[in-house]
Amino acid sequence: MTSTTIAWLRNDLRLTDNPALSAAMRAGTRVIALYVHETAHGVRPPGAAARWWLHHSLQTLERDLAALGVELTVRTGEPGGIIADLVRDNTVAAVFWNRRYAPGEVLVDAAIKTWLINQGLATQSFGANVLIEPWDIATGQGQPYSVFTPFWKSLKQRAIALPLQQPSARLPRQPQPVDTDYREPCWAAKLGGHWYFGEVAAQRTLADFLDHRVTNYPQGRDFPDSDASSGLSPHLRFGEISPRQIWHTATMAAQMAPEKAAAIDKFLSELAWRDFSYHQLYHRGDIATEPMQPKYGNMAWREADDEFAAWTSGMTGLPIIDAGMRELWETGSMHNRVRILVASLLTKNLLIDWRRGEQWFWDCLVDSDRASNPASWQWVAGSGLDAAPYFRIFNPVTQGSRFDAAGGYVRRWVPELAALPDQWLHNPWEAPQQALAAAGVRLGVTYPAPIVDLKASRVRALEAAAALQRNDLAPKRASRIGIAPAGGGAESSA
DNA sequence: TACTAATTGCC
DNA sequence: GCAATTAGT
Repeated sequence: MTSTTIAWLRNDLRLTDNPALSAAMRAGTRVIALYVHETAHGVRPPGAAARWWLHHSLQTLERDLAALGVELTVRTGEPGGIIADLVRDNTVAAVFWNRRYAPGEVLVDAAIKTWLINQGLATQSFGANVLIEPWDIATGQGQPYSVFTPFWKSLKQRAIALPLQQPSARLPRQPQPVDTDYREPCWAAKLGGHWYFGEVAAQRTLADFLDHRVTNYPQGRDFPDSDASSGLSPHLRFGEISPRQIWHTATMAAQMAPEKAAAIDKFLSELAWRDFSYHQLYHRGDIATEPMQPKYGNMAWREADDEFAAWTSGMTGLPIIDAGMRELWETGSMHNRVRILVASLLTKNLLIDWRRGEQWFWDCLVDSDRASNPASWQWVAGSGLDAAPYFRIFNPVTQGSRFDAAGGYVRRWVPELAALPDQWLHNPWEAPQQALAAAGVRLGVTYPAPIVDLKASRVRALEAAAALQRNDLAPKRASRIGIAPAGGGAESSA
C-alpha cells in the first residue's frame, strides 16, 4: 500500500528552500505537486502579464520536478474541492503547503486545513515566502509595525531562517504536458524577448547581480536608463527564488567582499520593503481595496476616464511618464523610479483613485505582487501608514532632467521625440517652434500636448489633501464608514 | 542685476 | 519633493 502526499504549491515555484515540498518528499512514497489556478472567493487572480509568466514558470517547474521524480498536477477551480477530489482518488495521507498572507487567502487555507484534519489527514503549513512571519515581529508595544525604518532595524537583529537544500530525487519520470488549457495571448511574443523563467534563471540573475552589479546599485537604481536594478522581482513574485535565499546569499557575498557590504545592505533594505508590505497585508486587511489611513476613503478622486486612458496608453504628453507606461506595456515591467513618477502623476496631478492605477499595474506587470503592488501604491498616494508625505508631488520635468538627463530612457520608449535636444526632451511644450520643427515634432499631431498643467494640478492636489484634513478634524458626525459626508471634500472639483 | 545656494512651508 | 523666499556672490 503506497501513500501519497500532496505538496500544494502557490507562490513558491521552486525546488530549493521549499519546506512544503521537502516535507512531502520525506513523508510520502508518492508525491503530487499540485498547482491550482484558483477561482476561490477572496483569492485575487493574477493579472494577464503575471498569468503569462506563471504559465512559463509552471512549464519550467514541471521539468525541474520531473528530474526529481515528482509529477506536477495543474488544475483550475476551487482548491478545497480539487484537493478533496485528489484525496478521494488517491490514497492521500498528508497535504503540505507554504503559507500566504492576504486575508482572503488565509481564510481559504484555514478552511481547507480544518477539512483535512476532520478527514483524519496530516497537514502542515510552513513559512517560506517572507523573511520573517508577520506575527513574529512586533513593536515594543506588541503592535504591528507601521513605520518601515524601525521594522528594518528590528529585522536586521533577527536570525533569518536558513534556506533548505533541494530534496533528493526519486525515480525520474517523463514530463507530461501541463496547463493544456492555456492559450498564449497575442502580446506574448513581444514580452517573451525580455525574460528568462524559472528557478535556475533566478539563481543566475542573483549571482550575476551580486558578482558584477550590486556595487552600483545604491547610486544607479534611480536612473532608468541603466541596468542597476537586480531584475529579481518577477522571480520573487512567483517564488522561483525565496527571500531567505537572497538574504543569505547576499549576506555571504558581503562577508566575502567587505567593499560591497554597504551596497548589499541597501539592496537588502529593499528586500525588507517586500517583507514590510507582507507585514501590512497580513495585519491591515486587504490593502488593495482599503486605504490604510481611513480618511483617504473620503478623498475627492476624479473620474476623468479620458485622462486615465491617456495615462494607461502612454499618451499624456509628459515624456518620462509616457516612456514608463509604454515600457510597462511592451515589457511587462517598469523601472522603479518611473513607477513612482507615474503613480504620483495619476494620484496627485490627475487626482485619480490609486486603486485604478494599482489594478492597471496588477494586470500589466509580470512581477505584480499581492503585497508590494498595493502597498507601494498606497505609499505614493499618501494613504499608507508610513507613506510619502502628501506634499511630495513629483514634477516629471524636473525628475526627467535629473534622472534621465541624457534622455536615453525617453528616446528608447518615446521615439517620436528622439530627435529633440536634451534641453527640450522632458518638456517639449516649452520648446521653441524651430526646435520642434527641426526634430520633426508637431505637438498634438506626432506627440500629444500635455493633458494636465503641472503647476495648477499640484495646487489642486494640495487643496484636496487640505480638504481631507479638515474633514478628518471635523466632528465625526458621519460614522457611516465609506460614505463621503455631504459638504465634505468629496464634491470639491477645484 | 543676475544668478546660485541654502532655507523653509506645505493637511 | 517642489517652489517660493531669502541670503550670498
